[in-house]
Amino acid sequence: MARGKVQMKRIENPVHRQVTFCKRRAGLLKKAKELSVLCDAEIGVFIFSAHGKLYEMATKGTMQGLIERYMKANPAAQTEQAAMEMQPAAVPDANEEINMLKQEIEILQKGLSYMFGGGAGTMTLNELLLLEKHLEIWIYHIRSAKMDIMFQEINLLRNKEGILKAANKYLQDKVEENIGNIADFGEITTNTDYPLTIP
Amino acid sequence: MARGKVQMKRIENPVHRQVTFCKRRAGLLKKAKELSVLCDAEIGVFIFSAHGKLYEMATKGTMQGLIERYMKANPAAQTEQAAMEMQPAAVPDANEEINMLKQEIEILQKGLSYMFGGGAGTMTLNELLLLEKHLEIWIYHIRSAKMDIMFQEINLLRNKEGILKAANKYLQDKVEENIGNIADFGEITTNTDYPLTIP
DNA sequence: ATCTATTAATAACA
DNA sequence: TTGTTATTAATAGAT
Repeated sequence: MARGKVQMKRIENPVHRQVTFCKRRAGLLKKAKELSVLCDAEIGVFIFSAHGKLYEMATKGTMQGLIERYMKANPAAQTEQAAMEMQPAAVPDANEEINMLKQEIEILQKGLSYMFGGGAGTMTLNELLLLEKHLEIWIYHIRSAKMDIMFQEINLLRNKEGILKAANKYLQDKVEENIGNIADFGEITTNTDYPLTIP
Repeated sequence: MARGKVQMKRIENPVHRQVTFCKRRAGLLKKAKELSVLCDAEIGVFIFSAHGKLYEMATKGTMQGLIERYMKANPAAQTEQAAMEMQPAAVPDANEEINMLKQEIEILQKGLSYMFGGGAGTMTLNELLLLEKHLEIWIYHIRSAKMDIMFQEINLLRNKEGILKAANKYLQDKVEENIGNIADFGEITTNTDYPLTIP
């Protein structure tokens, strides 16, 4: 679309090819973002350059999330990774936290990449504010997970406490019973099931 | 790009949105195929419409193959590397912050890896505490960078203020001088370097 | 779907 | 890479 029509075949001149790759890649990702915004769609794109370098974009959540969604939409497709993530059904609650954390990390990494690759090499004040906000959300999730775990431990301890108290009471009753018997002049040693070493 | 510019936000009219989705989706997939052919790249795209319908395209093999390739490539490491190759000398002051942030990200990623690969799949309380601490350090750095920028802006404004004040004073002096000269019966117009339009 | 007036993308060049 | 410019390609709005 410029200075002459282009044939739809591999560009042989490596310089031209590289320039075109760079520009059209940017164009493609821009188009993807636009479509996502305009039409409220969730879009994932990955591009492997001829040399194997990966460029990616996920318009809403993470690429991982998108792939998982894709897997669900296509029952035929099951990769190793997907299978591995199916395993830990034991901790369904923590997995969500984990995914959120992964998502945050992606956002933060994007922020950092922008910092390096973007405009003049610095983050603007607004970008820093955004990053700060993400960090706050993240730390909130961390604290939330922490509180969950602590709460679980507390409940566990409470349960143990209850059991021990019950056991205690039982034992105390036993002891008092025995004392009563002892006070009753000690014949009760014959009532116990245990051999006594004291003569 | 036609009959009027379009705002980059969700199209509210559902009919327009659907039509645009259809057209732009086709456009995006076409662009993806073109990039793939012209530059010998391997590209995957998936698009989930707002209603959850999946549209996909994989330029070379299958989408599953692409996803597996994506899984194998470490996207985090790639972006980091790309970032490192960018302009490192542009912002000497910010570089230290940036390195610390990168270090933090590494630590966090290790934490997440551990989360997945380790024991039962959950983080222990101690690990969460560690993560929280790192986040706090990180957010501290972010805030620090933010403050730096704000401080720079403040200084810039102060400088501008100083310059303007000086200019003001100069102009005011000029005005007063002229008033004085006028009070001196006006012959002094010959003393000024500037041509006067008033006879 | 199809048809244009316009805007957006970009090939070639620097 | 990045920017500029002449052209082509994509597409918004209407039909």
